Amino acid sequence: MGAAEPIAGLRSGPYTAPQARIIAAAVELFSDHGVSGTSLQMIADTIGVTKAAVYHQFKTKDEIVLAAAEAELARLEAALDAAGAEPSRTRTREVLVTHIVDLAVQRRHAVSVILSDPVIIPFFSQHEPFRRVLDRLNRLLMGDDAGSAGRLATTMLMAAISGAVMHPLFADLDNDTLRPELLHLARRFLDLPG
Amino acid sequence: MGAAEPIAGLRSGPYTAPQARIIAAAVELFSDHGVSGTSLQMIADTIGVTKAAVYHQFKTKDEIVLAAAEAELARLEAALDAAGAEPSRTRTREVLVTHIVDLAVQRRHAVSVILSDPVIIPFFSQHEPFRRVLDRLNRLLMGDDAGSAGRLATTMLMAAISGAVMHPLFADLDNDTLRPELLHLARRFLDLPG
DNA sequence: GTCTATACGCGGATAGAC
DNA sequence: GTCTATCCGCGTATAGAC
Repeated sequence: MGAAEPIAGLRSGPYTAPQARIIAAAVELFSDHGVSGTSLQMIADTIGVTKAAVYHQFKTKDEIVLAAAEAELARLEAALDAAGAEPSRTRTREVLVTHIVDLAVQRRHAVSVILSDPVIIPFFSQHEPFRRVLDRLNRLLMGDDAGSAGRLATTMLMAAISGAVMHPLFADLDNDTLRPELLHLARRFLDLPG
Repeated sequence: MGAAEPIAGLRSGPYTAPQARIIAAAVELFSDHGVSGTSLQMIADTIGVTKAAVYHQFKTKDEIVLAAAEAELARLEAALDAAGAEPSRTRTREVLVTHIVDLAVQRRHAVSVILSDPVIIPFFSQHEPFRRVLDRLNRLLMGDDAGSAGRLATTMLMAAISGAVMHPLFADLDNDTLRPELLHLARRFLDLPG
């Protein structure tokens, strides 16, 4: 089964030590200032090197953004793995939506790294590994036979969850209040009881 | 009643002719290249003037973005007006969700102007007129007594709808196919029949 | 009032020396 | 691998022509 295997091209590694330092600094800065609000200079200053040194590790800023986004995407893959191991389809959907909500709440700020930037979205929709993750997510949620209607529902659910956790109007809502309400509404969208 | 009155500060006008030309060009360019992907130079070139001439009409790029976003937001207000005139609360919700879906599908690309840019979202959450539109939307959808749970549901619904119409994976889905499916899922989220 | 000319500082990006 | 130096385009800003 390919279910438990990492998707080709979606490497969380292998990165060299300098690359890993850059990614770590980037994720932190992207979360605080947004992608476009973070300059290579800021990343360079954070790890104490020059802008050109950063450039030697990653040819473009987009590559850094992509690496940071892939790190977040890998968490979603882990949720797919866990849900796929459940015995029934109902259980799969229940576990999956719960994990996704948990993940979204837990990584609240970082969700914007992968979803809120205009650079990433068009890029990822051309990105084979990303599409395969979405396909797998869609199959687990909606079943193998769901067509464009199923994909639309999956897209809406993901947009709804990430839109909610990212929204500034709920920035001061603490995780323990947000999570159950979010889960309840997500389950209702999926026609799950509760 | 303030329901039918335009919200103070949310002017679609009055703009001078040069300003209106800039806004029109900006909306077009933002839709095609995104906000941060659109430079003042591109706007200037489109209407055949210099960058400084654009800068003379609007002191910052953010002001242009705001004006473009307000033009889109005014369309949402019109939907609120229409829905608010319905006799029953059920009818209000039905008409409102239908108009919002229609608007989102019809203005597919432009939705990103108001919702997808990292610059706009934090800015608008501080923007009084915008908050009042959101409050009014929330009351019409969820009722006067709905607290943070109602606001969360409203946020999720709007994020789901706009996320769906903006998603590149559905860019090739034509409007007449997208609209009914979107409406169906949105209604289900609101516990409306059908 | 509307525009042009010009400039500053910062952004991403590149070339070549150590 | 990291540096210095440099490039061009960006948003921003001002002075002044018509």
